[in-house]
Amino acid sequence: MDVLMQSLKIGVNEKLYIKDPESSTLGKNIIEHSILMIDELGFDSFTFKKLGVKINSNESSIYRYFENKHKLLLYLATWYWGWVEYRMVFATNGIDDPVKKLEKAVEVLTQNVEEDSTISHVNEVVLNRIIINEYSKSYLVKEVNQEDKDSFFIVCKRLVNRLSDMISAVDQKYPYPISLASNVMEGSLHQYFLKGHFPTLTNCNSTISPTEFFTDLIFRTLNKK
Amino acid sequence: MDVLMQSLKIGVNEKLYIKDPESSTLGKNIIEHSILMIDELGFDSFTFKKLGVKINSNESSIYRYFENKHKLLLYLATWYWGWVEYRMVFATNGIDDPVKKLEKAVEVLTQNVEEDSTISHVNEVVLNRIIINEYSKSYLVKEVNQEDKDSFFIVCKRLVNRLSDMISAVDQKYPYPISLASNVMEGSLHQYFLKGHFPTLTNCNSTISPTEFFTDLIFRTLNKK
DNA sequence: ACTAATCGATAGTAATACTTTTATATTTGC
DNA sequence: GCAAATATAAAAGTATTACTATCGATTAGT
Repeated sequence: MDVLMQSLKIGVNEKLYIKDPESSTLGKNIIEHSILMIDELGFDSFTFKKLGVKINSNESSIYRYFENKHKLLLYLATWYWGWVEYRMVFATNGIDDPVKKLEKAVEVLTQNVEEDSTISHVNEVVLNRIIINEYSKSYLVKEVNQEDKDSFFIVCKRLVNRLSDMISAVDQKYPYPISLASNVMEGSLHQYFLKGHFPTLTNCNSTISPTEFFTDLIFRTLNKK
Repeated sequence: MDVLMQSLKIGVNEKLYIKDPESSTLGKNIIEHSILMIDELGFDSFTFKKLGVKINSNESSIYRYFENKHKLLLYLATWYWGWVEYRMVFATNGIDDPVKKLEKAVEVLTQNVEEDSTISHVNEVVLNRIIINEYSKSYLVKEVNQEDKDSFFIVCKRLVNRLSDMISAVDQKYPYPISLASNVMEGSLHQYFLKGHFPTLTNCNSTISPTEFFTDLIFRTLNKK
């Protein structure tokens, strides 16, 4: 299953942390409660000091795992997109019909995360909310070019490319497959945000889902063979 | 640019400032140089103290105009969308054909800002860059619901609604006009960002513009009468 | 010329975003 | 089972941020 398994095994880019949070109880605690705390306070008000109090640990101990909260957010985002990629590849694997394959991929990418796996320390439902509310802040920074060179966004990029390839498989002549793919990815997060905070700016609500909107958009746009 | 623009004053919600920056030289200086400085340093590293040094004024004086830098960003964003709205209404006014009207509106909304009006203290080219790089940060905050109640986003919302109406005028049966409109608005900023920092995630480049991509997307999606 | 508004300068506070040091606890390697 | 290595907690310290308050000087309006 190509690079995917590698990514799952390696997990997250090693430059994103100082010490691997998966390697200790404290590390897992940091991940688990940072997710809950960022969701609760918002990324801007979240600090390592507050997190330290919450997990009965010390600020300085958290700094031994992550350089700063920005890197932590990048770590969480990479984990999230890796998780989505895994589910997307898994769900589309074996589907031969390009239309059905693309349909499935869009569904996984744009669907609301409703179930937490309960096994790991990562609450996917809450993490999904964080991505909707905070993901943009991870790349809308002055250092983005250097961080891209350090491959901090590689998982997300691979995911967009996968979707782009599936788009092209449906309609080889469509001239903007990557833009459409990145638009669906970013746009999906945005439609969820609008649904939650600016309901007059979206048609998505309790009956119409972002998945429905984007699936419709893609298949109106593409010429099926 | 039309001469009209030179005497145009874009109205901004009074709750966004303490003292109207348009009412004094210092105020105009704050606007002019905050735009340049946010562009230069990025919003996160921008502070009122640094701005004070730059304009040979005092931090505390700037606080007499804006409560904090977040409100300043909201001010700049409101100004920007007001300016886009004005140009959009002006450019589409008098066009009867709904298709041509929508085409024009999308063009104005998604086009690259290349000319600075030179007369006002607002550099629209630089402001456009700020909106691309920082706009999301103005609403991805915990206080967004209260700020929406305070009408801080009213101009942007009006703009999306205008576009939505034009979409519906072309295809009354299209079920997601507002989502498509908000997607074009947000997505356009995103495609510009990708073009600048993640060129592999977009088909937009020096020959293909975001305008081209979104115009194509919209008219593939809508059924023209 | 008087009054109010404006501005600059200074000082001060609380919080943030770290770094460093030291002491203690835990793990592991032999 | 013990020493060595490693991990963590606690405390203290620094520089910067994000303000607030005060006060005196300048400027503008009437």
